[in-house]
Amino acid sequence: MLKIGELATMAKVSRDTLRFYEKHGLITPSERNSAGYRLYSNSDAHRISFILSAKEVGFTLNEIHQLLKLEVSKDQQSCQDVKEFVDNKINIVNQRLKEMRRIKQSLQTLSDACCGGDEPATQCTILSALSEQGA
Amino acid sequence: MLKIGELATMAKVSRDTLRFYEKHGLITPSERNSAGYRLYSNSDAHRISFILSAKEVGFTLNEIHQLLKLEVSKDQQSCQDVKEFVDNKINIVNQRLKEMRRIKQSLQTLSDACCGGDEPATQCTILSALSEQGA
DNA sequence: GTTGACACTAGACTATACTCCAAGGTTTAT
DNA sequence: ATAAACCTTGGAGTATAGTCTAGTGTCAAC
Repeated sequence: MLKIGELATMAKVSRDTLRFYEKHGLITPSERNSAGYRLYSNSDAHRISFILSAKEVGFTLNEIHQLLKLEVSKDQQSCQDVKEFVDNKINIVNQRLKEMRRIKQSLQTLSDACCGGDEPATQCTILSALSEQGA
Repeated sequence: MLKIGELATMAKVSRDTLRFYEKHGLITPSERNSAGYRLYSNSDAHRISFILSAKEVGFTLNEIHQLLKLEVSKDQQSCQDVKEFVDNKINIVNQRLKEMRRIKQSLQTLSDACCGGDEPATQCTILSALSEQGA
């Protein structure tokens, strides 16, 4: 079991952030010791890692909360609901992947075209790099 | 030339957002008419589209501002600076792409595994779907 | 020539996601 | 046994990115 400072160090977030996430229902430490200290399990640590990944790709804490709450029972209805919600998120992620490749390509063009060679720099701004690829 | 409402409609943002971006130095309309109305050119529209894409992939307005300001002169020093800055952004984008694929895969697993078949749902939460792939 | 849709500015307000502080209790190392 | 380092709560403060309101001006159509 990890104390809050230990988990914070591992996950590279602040203690305050962990308490903030708890207040907003994203994670609850598996235990408290007799002094009231939070104690986090391994699976709590995985949960935090998921939260941070999901945040990194652009989900809000609210959306992440919903993702974490998802639980498919064998009941068909819940299944439909979950599938709909998740498929919608997949579409959003796909859209972001597309944008991301576009931006990456234009950053790459900018990085490649402007430096290191004897040629004068012809692609001089991010916007011109972007339009080179037919954005 | 487009008036603010026209550009706003095209770009699917509010007029207020366009004025907000202007206040923060991200975009300035090419012209104003005699009444002081903002008039946006085609290239202004591209600029907005870039801003929105960059935002979508997780850059802050501040970072976008820096990207837009980049301009490589033939001066070697500026070249080095730009390359460093841009390469750093590329690394961030690559990192995000990785996270994004991971999250997408787990969403996909969740969507596929839980619904539609006769099999009982075995992957019932996003976290179990994620750990299935060795996250 | 007036009405309705649109534009202008300045400034107040909101949501999200932290981040910091005060006042106190606990644990650990010397 | 005491100081440093860590933990607790509650609440205030901050940064980012808008969003809304008030009061006023402009323009196109009837």
